[in-house]
Amino acid sequence: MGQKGAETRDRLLDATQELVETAGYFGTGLNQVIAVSGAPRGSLYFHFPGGKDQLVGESVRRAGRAIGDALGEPADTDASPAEFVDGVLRHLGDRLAESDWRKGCPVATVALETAAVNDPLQEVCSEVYSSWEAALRARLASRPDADDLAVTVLALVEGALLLARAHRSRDPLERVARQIHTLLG
Amino acid sequence: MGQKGAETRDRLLDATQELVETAGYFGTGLNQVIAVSGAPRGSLYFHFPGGKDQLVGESVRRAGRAIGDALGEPADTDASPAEFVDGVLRHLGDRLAESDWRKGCPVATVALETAAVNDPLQEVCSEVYSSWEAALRARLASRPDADDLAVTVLALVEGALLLARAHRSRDPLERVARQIHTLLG
DNA sequence: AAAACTGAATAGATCGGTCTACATATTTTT
DNA sequence: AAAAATATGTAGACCGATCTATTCAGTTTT
Repeated sequence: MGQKGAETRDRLLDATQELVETAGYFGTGLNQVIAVSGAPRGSLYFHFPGGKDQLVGESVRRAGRAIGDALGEPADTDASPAEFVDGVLRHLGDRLAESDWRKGCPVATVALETAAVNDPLQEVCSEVYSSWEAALRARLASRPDADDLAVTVLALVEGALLLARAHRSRDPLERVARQIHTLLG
Repeated sequence: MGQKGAETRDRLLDATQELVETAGYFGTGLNQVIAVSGAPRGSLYFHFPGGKDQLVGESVRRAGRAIGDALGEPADTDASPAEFVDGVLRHLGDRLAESDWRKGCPVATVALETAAVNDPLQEVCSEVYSSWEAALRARLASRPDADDLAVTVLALVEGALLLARAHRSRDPLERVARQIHTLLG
């Protein structure tokens, strides 16, 4: 793949992620993807012969990898798990507010839309969440119940993001942040 | 509105709730609603002149009210908040597994899809969540941080439902149930 | 008889996807 | 090095299907 081609491919994934994060899988049309990315229709099917599913699948995977990497970064030596999650919540709140409540979790909407009706995408979402759970588990390895705790922390963050988006407010993120210490203290 | 009309209206709402819970707002077509409900096309726009938004809005509100009522039921005298949430999680797990991972939260998918792109529906979802938060707050009234705790419990349950649907497994619900005691113990 | 409701036809937009012609690189042959 | 051949990528017209919404004469219910 030449350089130009790689750039077009990336622009398509960028546009897809942006749009899907805002309105979900069914709420995003390929015409929009083409318009936002500036890439022509032919290029879309050249780079993603699998069509919409492949495009969204790769886009979700890419976004998932980026976040998974961030979760897996070597912990600050003197930051407790609670402080770490606290920072994550603050960061997510910033991103959410700055994007006018468009950018929450890049996986959640697709996960809910496709869980029961699109096996390939369900699998992608499941794998992404599993990778995040693993990263959190590693961070909580000192705890005896690290497995349960990792899933619980992820559920808490995802739920807080959902409520924040639904209310168009950082409030749920802040409330959850205050309670995270009870869980991880 | 005659009796027949009321039945048709209800059947339309039933079908809408079922379909929207499975595939979301954008993933549900009015043709499907008509097919599943058995109601004629003309009746849809007779009973819901506001079109799809009104139909989905009322459907989400109705589902929200049902759950809100359940959350607000007078507590068993000798059931702790933790035991109550535990029961909710078990009930949700049953519903989810029995429906083949179709029936999770009847609000979440719509909330995420519409948060940034459909003001009327965003408002409906926000109000439903607020009512649930109020019901939970009432149940936790003995706690000094009942406000934060209610939102946190709701986030936890919503997050667990999201992960359970994404993984097509009750596992996240069970893990969260085990940790809920740390939070509410 | 009046009000409530239905059923079918239809409109115009948009959906995801296919196809072919063309342009631009890159490699191979001479 | 020039020319020919091949691979890579772009551009957009076009397809049938489906989308939400409207209309309105006819039927059923009250």
